[in-house]
Amino acid sequence: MNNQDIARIFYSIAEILEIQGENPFKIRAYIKAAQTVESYTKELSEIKDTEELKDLPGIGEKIALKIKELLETGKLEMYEKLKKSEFAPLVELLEVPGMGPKHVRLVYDELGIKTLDQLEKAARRGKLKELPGLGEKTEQNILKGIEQERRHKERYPIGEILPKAESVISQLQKAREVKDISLGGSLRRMKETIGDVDILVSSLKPKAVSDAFVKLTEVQNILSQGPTKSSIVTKDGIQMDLRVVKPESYGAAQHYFTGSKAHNIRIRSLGIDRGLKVNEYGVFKGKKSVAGKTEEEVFKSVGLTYIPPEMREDWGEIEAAQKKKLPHLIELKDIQGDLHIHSNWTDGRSTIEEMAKAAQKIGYQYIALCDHSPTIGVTNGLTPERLEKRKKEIDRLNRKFKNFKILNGIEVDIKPDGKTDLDDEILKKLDIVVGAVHTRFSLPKEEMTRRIIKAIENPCVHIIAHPTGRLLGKRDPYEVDMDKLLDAARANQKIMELNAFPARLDLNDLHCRKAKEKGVKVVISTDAHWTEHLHWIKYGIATARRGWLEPEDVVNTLSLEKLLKYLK
DNA sequence: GCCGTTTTCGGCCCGACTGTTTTCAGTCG
Repeated sequence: MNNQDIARIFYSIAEILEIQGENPFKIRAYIKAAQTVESYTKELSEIKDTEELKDLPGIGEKIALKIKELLETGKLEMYEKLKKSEFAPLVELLEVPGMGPKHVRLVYDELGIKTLDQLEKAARRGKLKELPGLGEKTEQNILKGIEQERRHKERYPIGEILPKAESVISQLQKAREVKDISLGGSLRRMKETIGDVDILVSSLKPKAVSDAFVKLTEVQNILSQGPTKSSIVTKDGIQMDLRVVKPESYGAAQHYFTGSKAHNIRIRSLGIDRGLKVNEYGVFKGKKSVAGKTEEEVFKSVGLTYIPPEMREDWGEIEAAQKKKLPHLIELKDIQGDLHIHSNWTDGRSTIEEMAKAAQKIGYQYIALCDHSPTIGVTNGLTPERLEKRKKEIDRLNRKFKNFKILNGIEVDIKPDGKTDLDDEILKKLDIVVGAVHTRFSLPKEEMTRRIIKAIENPCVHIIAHPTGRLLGKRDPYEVDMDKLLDAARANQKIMELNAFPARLDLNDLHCRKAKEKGVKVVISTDAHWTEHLHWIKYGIATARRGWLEPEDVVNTLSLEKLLKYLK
């Protein structure tokens, strides 16, 4: 039972309680506890003492005991009982946009509706509009909601959404009435997956902005439209929300719409402690506005230094800001090179020279060419002979480039027994060796952990690539004990990769934080298979920032000279 | 169910939009 499992159970409890009509604050207590648990970098299973559990924010006497019960027995009696309640199956209906706990109860109590299918049938037969408080429009909206829910259950990887959002931003920017514009929500916080797009605009003519927004060519249908808030669904099925505020409220609105919700609640509570009301229009003492034009002002008004959007999750950033101990987060400009790049020698699309030129143009000092090793047959993995040949090509190019170095590397396959598929004699001759798992993802956790640790202990291996193997929305991470991997990396002075490929982002944000806490160095690499992919580094930087990493935690912020020394 | 430099009880973030009513409840973020 890990932290994610426990968090899921608490979220589930909150949902069932919601339908039961429990005290909303009790429900929020469970949600808060779930948020704390899922974002905690240490495994709760390592904490034996319930007193220590109670030190965690939002976890008190009762929930601490429930965590203990879950850890000790793998079950929670209260939850088992809840799951048997007549209301438990109804949580499916809560997922439908437009269906909250009250509507769910209404359709169940009056019509006995328990499933999505039953809800749809009832709506089509016009049964819903006969219920008290519901009408024709609500019925139609519920039908639309069911359709939306069926079409799109998952969140989107950030790499899919960000370009679309940026395109909308640049179109809206052209409207004269738009003064400032920015992203908000999880997209501005650069979460790895995004549910919907939030866009914030400051303007003196909000109506014109909202009109322009709902008329974008991307728009499939309009969910709502008001003077300050409009929502649309794009033809790709992505929901986009627009908020328009006056310029003097822009900072407060930006802060508010960036979230996270948990972070905002903390900020508002800090405001209350100081006799201030914080909302999207500003910070107010009575009726007098004391802040709101910029986010810095808002933070300052509640006694905090500026917190970068990526950190706003209530994962300890507020306490750190109070103590003026926020990390100096890594930025794009700190990156000096990319240490995991492919070429057309294996499954890449670009030549080595094209890759090098593109990297130099970005301003890098080096790249490491890490084509695949022989096991990965479909990629035309390099045999020792072809590796020799490629070395000659790299040498030739290195003579040609000035102030830029192509490192001779490999992404060597870690076999199920933990050995690499090229001998140490060959690996020794390379500048950099990146070990990676590409096969047998289904190994039991202990075996997978042993497999990778063996590679970490191999003196020829410098880096472990994409340590959990996940592909967002496509493949779950394989079972592996990350704590043990990080401990082994620390003991052997090895580097863990944060793969910036948008579908990977592996290590994830929490892994990065864990690595930092354990003193393990990280490398942010794109795994680029084409020159265009080099720009994906921004997703890696974002994830690193969400994991509180600073330049000194990341080895590819080093100059070439220092990097080579470090690798040795 | 949690929490406490006013509190161990009585609070718990705040506002926009929609639809159904006619002053507001429900939903959402």
